[in-house]
Amino acid sequence: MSIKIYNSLTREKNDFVPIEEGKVRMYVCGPTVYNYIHIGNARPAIVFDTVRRYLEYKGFDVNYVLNFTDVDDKIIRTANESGEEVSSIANKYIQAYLEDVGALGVKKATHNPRVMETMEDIIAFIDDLIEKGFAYEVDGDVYFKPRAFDGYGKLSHQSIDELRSGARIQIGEKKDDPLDFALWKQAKEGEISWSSPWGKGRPGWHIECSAMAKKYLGDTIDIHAGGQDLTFPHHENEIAQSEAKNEKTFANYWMHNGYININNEKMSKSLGNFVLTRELLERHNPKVIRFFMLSVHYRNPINFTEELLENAENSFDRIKTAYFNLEHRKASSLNLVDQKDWLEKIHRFKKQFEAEMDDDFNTANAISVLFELTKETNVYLQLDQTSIEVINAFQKAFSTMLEVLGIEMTEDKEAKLLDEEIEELIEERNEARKNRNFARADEIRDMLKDRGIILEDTPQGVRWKRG
RNA sequence: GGCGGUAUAGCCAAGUGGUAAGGCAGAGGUCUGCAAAACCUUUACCACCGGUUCAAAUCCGGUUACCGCCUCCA
Repeated sequence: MSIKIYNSLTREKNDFVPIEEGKVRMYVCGPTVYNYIHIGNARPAIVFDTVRRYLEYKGFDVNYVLNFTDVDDKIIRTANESGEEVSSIANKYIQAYLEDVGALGVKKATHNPRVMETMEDIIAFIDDLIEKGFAYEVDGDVYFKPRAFDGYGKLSHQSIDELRSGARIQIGEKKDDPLDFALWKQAKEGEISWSSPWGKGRPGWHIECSAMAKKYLGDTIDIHAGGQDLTFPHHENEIAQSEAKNEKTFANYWMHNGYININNEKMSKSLGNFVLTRELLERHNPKVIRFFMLSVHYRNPINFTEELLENAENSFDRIKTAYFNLEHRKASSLNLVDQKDWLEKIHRFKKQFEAEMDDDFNTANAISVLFELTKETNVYLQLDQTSIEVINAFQKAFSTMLEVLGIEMTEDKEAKLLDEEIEELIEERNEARKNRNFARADEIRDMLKDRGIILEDTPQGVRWKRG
């Protein structure tokens, strides 16, 4: 069964066929590092990390490139305001990004190229575009001419003339055509700059991705991904630059994730209606945040509210409880034969999970398989006798699926151990119950509850968890 | 103006032709010393109007509402 990917370029789901068998070249547009990321920025990080994890699960060797835009107007402005170097601002927020996203279970990229480190390639790239007649220099600026590139607009599905009406020329720009966009910007007085054939300056926004993708992944890549708002102009321009220069298809599959909305409006830095990922991480379990993000198909919008996050937490707890109830049952399980039906059932859930993920990474449906697994787990745990083999198979199924989703099923922090005093109290309560001294038993249970330990009596003995 | 998205139960959310997955919340029941966990049962005129079809949430046409891109933005 092959993977189907919804391709923004063709506007349909296409079978995924990699350029090189068994390998995937994937490029994801990363953040401009001038601020902490908000949860809208965290979505593509989580979504495409999940895509990557699934591809790896299917046996692909994924070369995952995520860039950092570390030179840009906003970073320069931030640096000027705080009196710090551009590079130290960038370093600070790159570090913060990696921390935030790492907390959310996002794996490290294969490469994290930065504009500053790719300057030579960028300059050579621009030079070649001028050479080939797609770009021109005016007073130290270099502009790309979309009109010179046949096929401009194919990603955003706009004709070049329709786009023209929206284009603008800003003060100080010397474009021939409003549609032209900057490849190289001449440095202003005192501004960070690099030497180039066109004088001191710095790259425009779009060229870096073309240059980095080529450097780390080659002329044609398999998957290029990013937020929906990058479709135009950013990705459209990347295609124009790369295909003009390389004369090859730039990316075979374009993936775009939907936004996170607040009160039904796009969350964005410019609207100011954002929730910082860091702040959210202080208030909520990162696993729950990730679970919440993946409970909606990646191309659909997510409306964010605290209430929905709490809802997600309750949902996730159901899965977690089942998983840890399996753990508790291990001690009383036997080596039973004749449990084939259960093992097969578990296997079918795994297949179903794969089928859902194969279908354009439908994590919402994949999660529903997880709930069916939860249900069957609970049904199984009600049996008088359980098999250790089946218990293990259930747990393995959970952890396999959750790993694809980037959610590790370990107990949080202090988890496993109880201090002696609590052990003694539980023991005392067991005695009390045996002697039908329920008043004392309930007293102990309430006392432990106050200390965050929840006791549950089962036919296999007392089960505790932290609440 | 151009291009696109969304509209499914109290809430969230899948579902692209065969009569509505899943979760949360609620109600009733079972189990339990009591709880908890769990299990069982229970809740949908799929925005509206037309059309195509034996059959439509799903296809076609139209309407309404909200949102997005076209300008920095994930």
